[in-house]
Amino acid sequence: MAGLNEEMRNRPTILDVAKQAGVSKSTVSLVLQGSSAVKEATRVSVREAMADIGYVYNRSAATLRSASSGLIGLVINDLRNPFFTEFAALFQMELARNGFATVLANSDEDPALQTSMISSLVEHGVSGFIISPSYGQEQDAIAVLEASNTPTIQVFRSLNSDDPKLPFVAPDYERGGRLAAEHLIERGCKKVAFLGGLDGRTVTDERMSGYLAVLGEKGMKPLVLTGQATRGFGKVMAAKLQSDYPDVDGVLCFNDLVALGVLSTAPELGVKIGIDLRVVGFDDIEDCRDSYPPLSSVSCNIPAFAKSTAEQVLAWVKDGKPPPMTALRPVELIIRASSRA
Amino acid sequence: MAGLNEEMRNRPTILDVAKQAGVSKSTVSLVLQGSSAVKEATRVSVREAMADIGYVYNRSAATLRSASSGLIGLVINDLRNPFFTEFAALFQMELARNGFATVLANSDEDPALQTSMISSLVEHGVSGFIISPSYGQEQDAIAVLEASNTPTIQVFRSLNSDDPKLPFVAPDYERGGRLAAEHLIERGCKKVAFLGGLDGRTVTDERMSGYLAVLGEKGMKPLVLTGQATRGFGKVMAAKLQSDYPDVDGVLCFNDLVALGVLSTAPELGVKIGIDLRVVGFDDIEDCRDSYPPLSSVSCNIPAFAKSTAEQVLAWVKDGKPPPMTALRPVELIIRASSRA
DNA sequence: ACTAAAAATTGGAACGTTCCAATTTTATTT
DNA sequence: AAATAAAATTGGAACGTTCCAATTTTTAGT
Repeated sequence: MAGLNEEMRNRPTILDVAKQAGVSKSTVSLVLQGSSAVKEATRVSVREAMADIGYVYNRSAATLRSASSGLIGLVINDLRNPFFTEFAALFQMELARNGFATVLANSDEDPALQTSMISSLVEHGVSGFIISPSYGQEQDAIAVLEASNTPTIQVFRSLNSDDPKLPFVAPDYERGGRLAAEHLIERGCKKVAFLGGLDGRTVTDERMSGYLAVLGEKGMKPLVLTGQATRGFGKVMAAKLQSDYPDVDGVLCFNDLVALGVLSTAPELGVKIGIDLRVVGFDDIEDCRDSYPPLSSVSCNIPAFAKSTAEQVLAWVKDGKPPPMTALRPVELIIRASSRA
Repeated sequence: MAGLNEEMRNRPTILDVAKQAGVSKSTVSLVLQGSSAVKEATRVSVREAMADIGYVYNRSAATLRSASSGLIGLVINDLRNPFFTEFAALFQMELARNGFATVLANSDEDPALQTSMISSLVEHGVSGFIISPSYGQEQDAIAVLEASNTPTIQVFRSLNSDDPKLPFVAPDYERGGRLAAEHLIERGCKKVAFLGGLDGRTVTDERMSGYLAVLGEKGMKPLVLTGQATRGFGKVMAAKLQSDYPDVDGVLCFNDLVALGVLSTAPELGVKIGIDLRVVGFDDIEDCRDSYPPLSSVSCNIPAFAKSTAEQVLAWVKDGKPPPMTALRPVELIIRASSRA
């Protein structure tokens, strides 16, 4: 345990870089920040010195002295849902492209966990939050977020949609529901059901409201069967539809998982998807392309959504420009074999 | 970058807590670290003072002064693959349970991106790395990791399996391949193919080697069709198997995605899965339970794997105990309808 | 009651950066 | 060539914590 270890521990600092380059530490700091006040020649020699001695920037020191931490906290209610995963992965890459790192927290639909994770991220000095909240004990999470005074954007779901305290951005679910319902009716469906989504949740209400509006306009009677937003629920309900509601010939699902659950049970039940039963999902996750038959779905354009969210939070963190309090992103109906005929 | 951390401007520090509690800042610090040197009574009053004035721990300052950052970097080659997502989510939650936060980086199979992301995480002072590497430019990534002298564990894949410089832990893929191949043959398959996995990759070789060994022992001729580890590839190959290799009656897939691709095309091709064609996947992701028919798969027990990996990296980071250089975790064959008959 | 040992507490010196005001160097004008 | 303005560089003072050695308080032993 002698000198060897100590040597490894002692990472070079800007002071070492300064000595090596023959300038002051302040100049090195200026170079680090890309200041235009430093002459090109010095800039180059400082950069060389850094490379020579293997300098590594110490963000903790910078953060302490009051720069931004370069950390954005991403709090997701269910990371195992591919829809969120896709968003998380793309969001993270977009941030990385801008020199920010993403600290991930999966609250797993547990409000208590969510609050403690937010607190932990605040300790780490994250410069901003993106949060797709878990429902329950809203006030706790909001209290911590507000006390920390950290730029925070809610995505996909809102903790308090009536009077939002935090900016909220989501795909235009209602319009998505409209598009899907109109499409199913236009393809000749006589009885269209809405399947899945937990009762009373804002997301469910929104996705459903487009459906309800369209059915109202057409004078059709809606059939709503709420429940977990999972493949498992879809499987169960496919059987239930066949036995209890045999007249249903079109299904609009709360999300793709439910729809894929329905699809995967269809062969077993002898139901021909796209003919006996037209199915449309919601979210357009990648799996939609590879199911049998390929699943029609309302696309939220996750890549664009992730990119614009990243831009918004960075604009807020870096330039102090908060986004509008609420914003709806465009959605698009992708028609595939599960409802095309 | 205009470093405006206004949100931190008026936060109370341990000095404020000390004044409020009538002790010195050192005592407050001791309380923060849970030191046993501080009397219960003072501990309580300090904690009260913290709550009173709304103190928030500043980890940047602590990190600077040389405590651990409490940050673990998780670098994943393909976060959109549900297998890795499941691992990431569980790993993150296990760390959170131990007071550590997870910084996520999706290298998206791009070695250059991987190196730059690792560098960024080193800057942030992560206390440890878990990395499921992207292949290519191994030396770059390894150089950065070694220079940083940060505890690093490779999972699932190894950058240099012959002579590993970094500890490596993975499920026992070879045994998984064996189990699956033996099972298919035992169920009466006469011609078993291996499907998917990129050629020349260590993972592919390992998963395949169990299969090859078993076929060798039984005197059967192997059929290997490598390719992308995606649903799309599975779909394509299902058709190809039917047309070009009609005698194949058992398929061992590189991973579940490939297998699910095969399953989703089967109805279309008129192939009865589990009867005409027995299929086994690899990884046992959640979707296996919900496909039609449910997919047999080699389970790597991701929850246990995530937990033990978290424990190992924490033992290394906190107590300086590195894990063994290589370790194989047990696998288990889960038999479902896709191969049960 | 006195002392030695143990337990609890403390002030100051880091840690590596950024910020500020001040200084030096260079370019421009007269 | 001197005077001025502009550009480039600089040293020192933070930032909020932990660590260390030193000090004070408590406990235990006689």
